[in-house]
Amino acid sequence: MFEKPARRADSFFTILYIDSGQPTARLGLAIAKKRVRRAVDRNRIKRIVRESFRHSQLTLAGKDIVVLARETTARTDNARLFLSLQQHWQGLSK
RNA sequence: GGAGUCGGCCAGGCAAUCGCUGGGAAAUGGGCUCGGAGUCAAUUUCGGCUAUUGAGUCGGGAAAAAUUGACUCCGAGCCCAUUUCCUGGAGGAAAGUCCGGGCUCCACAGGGCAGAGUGCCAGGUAACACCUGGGCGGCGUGAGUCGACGGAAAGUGCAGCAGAAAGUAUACCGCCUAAGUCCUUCGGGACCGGUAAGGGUGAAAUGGUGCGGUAAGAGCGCACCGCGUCGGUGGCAACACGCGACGGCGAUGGAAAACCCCACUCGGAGCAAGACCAAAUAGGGGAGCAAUGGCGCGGCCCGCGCUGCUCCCGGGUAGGUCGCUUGAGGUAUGCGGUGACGCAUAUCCCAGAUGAAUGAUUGUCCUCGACAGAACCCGGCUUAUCGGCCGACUCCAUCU
Repeated sequence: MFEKPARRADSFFTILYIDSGQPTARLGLAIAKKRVRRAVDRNRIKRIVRESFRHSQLTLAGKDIVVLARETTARTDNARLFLSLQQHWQGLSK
């Protein structure tokens, strides 16, 4: 998965993805403690990514996706993160 | 009313929609086990022959029975999956991982050394470095609060600068010139000395004040205060005392957060502890089979090299299950205790994840929401923290 993925990024997330051939989409999370210090923030980011993925998983079928957090992610509010993820999903499904 | 001290509590609310996860119930599907019924098959129960026996073999099979196996149906239990409904779902610090315990595994005859920790006294506790009450000392008008708070008379060492002198104490300025010696212009001077009252230095100079005393002085003497030793009284004790006697007090300076001494305590590792189930692959052990074997070299023999197949066993990896939340548990009430806390009765079940749940969005209200996320479980300490509420108490001001 980490060997030859396609990659896209903005200031909040880095996203790696490949076509797996599976019927459903699969999500991996890599929220590094180095990037996001507080456990509260790590939990929040994971919840938001999972929630957003859940809403869009039908359009993402057949892809394996890994989401990586960046240093700025912990300081950003939920609405902004949802918007960023939504844009990523749309870019992926084209 | 203002200022403050201590203790306790809360940690945005409500609604709708969409999710995650633990538990319970129901339905559907699947698997396993047990019981009942049915169908089918085999064997036996029949007869003959052989044979010492065990048994073998041949024949017959209409009906019935027994046993075993397979399948079908029904019922019950358990497990798994899906769906629906009900219900629970982060903290006061969940944090730092700094102490103390439970639990688990390992080690262990007893004693000592080393090492680590604790350090006024008594109590609480499973235990503690925690808590409660008390003592002593510092701070505060006070409510209160803070304290590494055993020993420097076992020993080794330490103390910059200043200062004469810093532990075997000492004599720079100053004060004195009585006794002794010498000189003298008879005023005194020098030597030998005496002294620690005054000055100055320092964080600290070895009791303080007063009187006597003296050449000047000095616990040199006395009184009071302080200090020490012994005793008395009160207190479980730490300790206290307007108590008694004795000691002139250079006894006994500081620092133990330099080493050290004394008393007491302490085995190690941690839930990735530990227990159980257990695939594939490789390897190990055993049994059976094949060993005139199979493959390669070769035309063939001899020879040389390589090598099995089946089953079982244990170790062990991935993975899974348990440990895993009912506990030194919470809440009431009563009793004992100044209190920490203990006892009794009643009642409640209050997160249990494992790529790791406990949430998202929208609306609305207000006082506009801080610090922050469980990971085996408890008791503490420490640190972070928007604000709000309640209770007890102190000081100041004012009114009656």
